[in-house]
Amino acid sequence: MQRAAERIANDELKRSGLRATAPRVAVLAALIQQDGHSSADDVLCLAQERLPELNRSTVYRTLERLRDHRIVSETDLGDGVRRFEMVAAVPHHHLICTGCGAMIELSDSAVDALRREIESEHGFRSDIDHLAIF
Amino acid sequence: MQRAAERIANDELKRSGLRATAPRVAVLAALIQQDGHSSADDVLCLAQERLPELNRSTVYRTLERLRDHRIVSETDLGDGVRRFEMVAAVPHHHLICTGCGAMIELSDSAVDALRREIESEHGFRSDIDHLAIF
DNA sequence: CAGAATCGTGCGAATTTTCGCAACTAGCCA
DNA sequence: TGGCTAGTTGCGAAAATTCGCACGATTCTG
Repeated sequence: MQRAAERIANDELKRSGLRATAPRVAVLAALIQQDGHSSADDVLCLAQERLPELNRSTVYRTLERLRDHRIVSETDLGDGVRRFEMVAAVPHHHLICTGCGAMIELSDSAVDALRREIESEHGFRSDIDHLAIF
Repeated sequence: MQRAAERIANDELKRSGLRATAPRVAVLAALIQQDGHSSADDVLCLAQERLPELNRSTVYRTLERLRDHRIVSETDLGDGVRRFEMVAAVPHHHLICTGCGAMIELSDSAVDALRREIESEHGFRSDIDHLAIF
């Protein structure tokens, strides 16, 4: 199980031209295993099972790096803690009701129109991977 | 100067059905005076000139409240500090280059199409007041 | 108006996130 | 090999944000 996640993590890192160091593999493998909306602390705890000396700062730095390389997406779901997850093959977004907290999933097609408009209008390729709309 | 800001803040609060307490007026007046992309700390400092015993927690709580009432918008410009500002009469958004940090302003019209699609598709009125796109 | 319920605040502590630095590593080139 | 350089990490401290609590103020109800 973890082995598979580690192998995938390893490949993913190399594919993006990042060094596949032990901490990075551990962080990304944890993210793969938890599969969806993990907090930095979730990631730290799971990754530390494999790599006990792993430091909290390193998790944050790695997540930031992975985000910059669009391997993971970062979303603030409004509960005071940022969430991270693998960028899905099929990107999706969330509509979150500020009244009751209900979450509806929004397909990417609506957002894609905006993405394309920004690109044609400003020549700006945008990272709208995982939007939370309230 | 500050007096005018305070009066506007007062009116704005009442218009939204919020109690116009001294801390809230101070926070909102500070936001009005600073006019654009203030950090919580900026707001605290300026507001404390008028109300020295004002507490940091109260600033955060007030900003959150004002955000929920769409009086101010909250944006993460990617520098590790959240920014707040009055919701503009003409809403705008930002395109931020992850390479060089340059910021382009994006008019709301592009985003409005998305907003309308979400409303007609899901009957969901969305708060896309001040987007930061990387 | 009295009493009850709700709201807002300051305070301090806890949690989350960022930062600076020194040590260690990997890759590169002579 | 040996040393230069850039990249990465652990560590601890700092900064940013949230939370729980107790007190005082405001609103509500009768």
